[in-house]
Amino acid sequence: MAEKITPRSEDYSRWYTDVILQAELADYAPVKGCMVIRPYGYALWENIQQALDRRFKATGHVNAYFPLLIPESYLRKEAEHVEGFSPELAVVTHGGGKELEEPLVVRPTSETIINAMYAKWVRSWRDLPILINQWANVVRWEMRTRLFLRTTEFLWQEGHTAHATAEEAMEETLRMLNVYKEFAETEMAMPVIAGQKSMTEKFAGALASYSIEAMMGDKRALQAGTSHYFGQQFAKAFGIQFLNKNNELEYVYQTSWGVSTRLIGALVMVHGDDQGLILPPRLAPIQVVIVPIWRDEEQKRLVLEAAGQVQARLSATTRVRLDDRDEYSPGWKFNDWEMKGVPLRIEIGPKDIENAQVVLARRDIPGREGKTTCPMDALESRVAELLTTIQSDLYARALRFREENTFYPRNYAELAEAVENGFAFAAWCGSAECEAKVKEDTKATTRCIPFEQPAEVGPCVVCGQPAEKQVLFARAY
RNA sequence: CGGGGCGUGGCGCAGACCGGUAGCGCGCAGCGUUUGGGACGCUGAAGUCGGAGGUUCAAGUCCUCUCGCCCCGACCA
Repeated sequence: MAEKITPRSEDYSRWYTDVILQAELADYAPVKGCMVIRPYGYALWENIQQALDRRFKATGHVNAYFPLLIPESYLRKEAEHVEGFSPELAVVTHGGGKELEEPLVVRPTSETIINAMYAKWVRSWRDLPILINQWANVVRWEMRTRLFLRTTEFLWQEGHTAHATAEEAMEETLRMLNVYKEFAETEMAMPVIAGQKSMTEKFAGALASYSIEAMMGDKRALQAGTSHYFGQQFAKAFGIQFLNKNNELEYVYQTSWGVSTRLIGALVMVHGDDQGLILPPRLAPIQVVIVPIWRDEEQKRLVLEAAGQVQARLSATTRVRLDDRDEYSPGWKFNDWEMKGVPLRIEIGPKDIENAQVVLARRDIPGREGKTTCPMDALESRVAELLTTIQSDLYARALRFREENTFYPRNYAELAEAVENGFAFAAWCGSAECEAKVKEDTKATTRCIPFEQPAEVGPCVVCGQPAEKQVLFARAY
């Protein structure tokens, strides 16, 4: 606990790791690339889950659970899919002390097993749509791992839907992308760019992929959520057919969409500072921490009594914690809770009791500047108001940061410079060659073709050919 | 898989070049004094030096092999 965090300016990725370890979000597990999500990190994940699950239910989805182990042959049924995932599969070859007749893969994603089941369940247009989500773990044998951002095993949700028409499936794809965008902005206080993935960046097996892209504190892009339109690709591979209203046999149209524990990494990098985490109030496991201050036993008794009352009054509406540990000094606690990113701190000592007030300290505004006093009788309203303000200020700050580091290069030299310093929106002809050249020269990739497009797009910044769309180029995680 | 770094009490490290009975800081336990921005004193517990083999009277230290982790790149949510 309570060790020094490497400053971001000195080594950003070191800072990132320090924050996660010291704030006790996660720890390294004995197996390479695997991590333990510790209680504080898991509480954060639970809040993310709840906020998303609410939205999934509100858009008509239900939860289910499909198995971890998938027959290897299933992965091979869709050509592009197997090609995309083969290199990173974990395969079970033995069970019960014997070699298995057919190896089982540990799911890297569940399209295949779920679609195999859908083939069994779908007969008629009346069986559609199927709107199922599952919360699960998946395994991808990545070469390079990083806490939360890319671990061998990770937690996520994956929605898998089947529809009677292409229009309906496409609508669903975009609806869920929009759910992610709204979630990221409202709950995570993280502005995102929504758009379509290029053909080279899209999901293995999808006809079209869409993503939300966020800018991290080091100006790199992080894909924070994806939604895929499959058309009938998987339906044909798995034989998911139904009789439509005209008594004609037809393949279903499908989607899948997911977000993962990577979002926790995003929260760390979007809002955190050199003191540690800064959590948006809506997702923070502890929204308000009360730090009591006393000198002697008599004061301790009085202060703890008052602090207990403050806690009781707030606990109806707020996730509040009273830190009454005797073994740490107030100063130590200030630093500790700041590292853990608690949005609002209440200090209460003898002076405050005398004045019938408490001191409120905002995590997002360090030092004296973020401190105000609050009369005891205005406690509930002021705390609620401040938490709302912090939430929106965090969003505004992240948005400003992104905008300050966003560029609109007109030629290749400008593009190369722009992606060194942040996001670059630039005209692109749509060819994979131009994409590859940029990646080769600058390490930046196309993140997405934003839905929001300017009225006029100039020629492709790479080849100079006519371009129809502006694309977001950035270095990505 | 390529490049770099590192495995020594719980954590961070020193000791290695030059072999000779394992040390420092933090943390931990007990007691006392402290507490409005990371308190202090005293006492104490805790280490198969990643693993195997070798050289030697003697190995944390030298040699060989091996395992693992972290960071940087290619792959990726």
